[in-house]
Amino acid sequence: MSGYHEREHFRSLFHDELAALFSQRPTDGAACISGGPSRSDTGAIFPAVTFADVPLGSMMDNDALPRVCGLSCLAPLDALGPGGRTGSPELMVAVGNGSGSLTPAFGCGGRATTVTPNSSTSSLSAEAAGEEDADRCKKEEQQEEEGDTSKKVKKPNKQGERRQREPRFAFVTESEVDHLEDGYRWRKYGQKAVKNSPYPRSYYRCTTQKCPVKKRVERSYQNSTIVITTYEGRHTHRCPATVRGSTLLLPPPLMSTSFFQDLVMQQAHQLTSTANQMPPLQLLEFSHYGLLQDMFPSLAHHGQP
DNA sequence: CGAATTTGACCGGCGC
DNA sequence: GCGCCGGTCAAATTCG
Repeated sequence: MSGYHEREHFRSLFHDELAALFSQRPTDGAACISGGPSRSDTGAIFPAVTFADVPLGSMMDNDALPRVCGLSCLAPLDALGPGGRTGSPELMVAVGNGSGSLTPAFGCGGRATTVTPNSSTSSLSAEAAGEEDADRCKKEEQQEEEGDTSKKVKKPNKQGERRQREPRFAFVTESEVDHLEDGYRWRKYGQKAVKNSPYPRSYYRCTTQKCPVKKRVERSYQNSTIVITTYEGRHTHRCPATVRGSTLLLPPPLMSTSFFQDLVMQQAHQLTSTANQMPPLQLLEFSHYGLLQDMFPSLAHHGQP
């Protein structure tokens, strides 16, 4: 398949899925970064990069992520469809795989996820904690703040404080596996039917104590092979898969996701602080695995099975 | 037997 | 005010 067609395929995915995502939250700023070439549990796509390898803290400008990752700006989200909105701190990165051998499950070991060697494309929508953050997650935040998990519902915030909402990132991934391994441990706490979709949405919470991170997993109603995983919040701990030892000694999949997520999360926070300087949206794309290898030389060492 | 998942109920926000 | 919907809770159930 040519690069052009890959790109068109990407755009199709974004158009349908991300537009739907964004349309659900018309007031949110959003950044979309594709989760990119990922591997099943059995494989490694992301390289062995530790947090120390990338100056996350120094990523202050809006193109930091692409720069760090070696990405290039492709197009504004507007080009992808109605989901794009102006005025929001949005960033879209598409990490595509031209080889057609990628699967979305980030390896974490332990779970015997069977993934067919289907072509996989991942994307990530990051909704930066923006100016319109209060509504959606208010109750969750209040609950977290109060450390109250026993009450059925949360109390309203009488003080009217507007807490900064955690950034949200929606990975759009072609996968036959719903729950993608990402190196963290999750507990499912709910499942809801999705309107206009035969596929339910699952709600997960990070099992680490006091870690506020949640994620939602749902399948596209249009393409059942597409899984949309939305992360919310930042982990207050390191990836469990990496704490046992040096990340450099771990298999790439274990750290790759946490690396990438934190990279993206970091970027989203930066988006928050630099929203005013941001273009409406950027679309960036990895088209080929080879690019990743260029970016992350260690990838070549870990290789693929 | 403890941990994880399932699932129906419940609540708050929002649009009409 | 009402109904719809998204998100969460928690008891029951299943799993390892």
